[in-house]
Amino acid sequence: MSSYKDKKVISIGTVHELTGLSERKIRYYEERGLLFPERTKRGTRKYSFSDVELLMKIADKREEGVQTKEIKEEVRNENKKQMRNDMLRGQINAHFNMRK
Amino acid sequence: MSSYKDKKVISIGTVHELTGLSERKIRYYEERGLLFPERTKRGTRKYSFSDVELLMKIADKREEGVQTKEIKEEVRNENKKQMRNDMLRGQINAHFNMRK
DNA sequence: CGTGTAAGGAATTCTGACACG
DNA sequence: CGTGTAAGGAATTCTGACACG
Repeated sequence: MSSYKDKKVISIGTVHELTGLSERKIRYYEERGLLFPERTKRGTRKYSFSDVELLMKIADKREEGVQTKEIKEEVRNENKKQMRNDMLRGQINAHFNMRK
Repeated sequence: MSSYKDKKVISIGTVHELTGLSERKIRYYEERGLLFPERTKRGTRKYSFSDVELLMKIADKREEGVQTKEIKEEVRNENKKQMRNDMLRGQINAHFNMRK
């Protein structure tokens, strides 16, 4: 269901190219808790395609003048919804003993 | 049909971590024409998840003792098959005027 | 609050070459 | 042929800070 899209493998320079956002902005949104890239052993940030998509949404919100704090809440709510769906799906699958 | 899987965004260090192959090997297989990463403006190589999968297949073949030249042919043949399928699908879709 | 920038260091990547075989 | 390694340079990324507002 996820795999490639959620695998954190993209470095910040490439994320910059993909989104058009400055590295400063990208790091700042992380600092504000809007997204959570992984770190390699040497400490460089790695992003997923999902992160890239999220950053583009964030950019849209920012253009509308929405503050990072509010965006953070929206993101959190979307994740909650998503998790509810995932759990529901999990229960359904368990109930019918469905596979893959 | 492709999108994320074929997007070239992964740098060689990360490919090394994902595949376990040395950077030397990864560059060498490119030199032999087994795969074709893209280059950023500054010249660093960027790989896709498809490239990563291909590299793991290559590693298997190499362990079996298959030479790069032969692997290159096998890869080429698989791509041909794939293209035939894609074209066939394209014609079918065109015939029925299907979308997406 | 959100973002730009200069600063210095550490880690990454690149190429061409020598080595062994 | 396939792969390791040392070499030097160029580009990347990181953090903490100052700036403006």
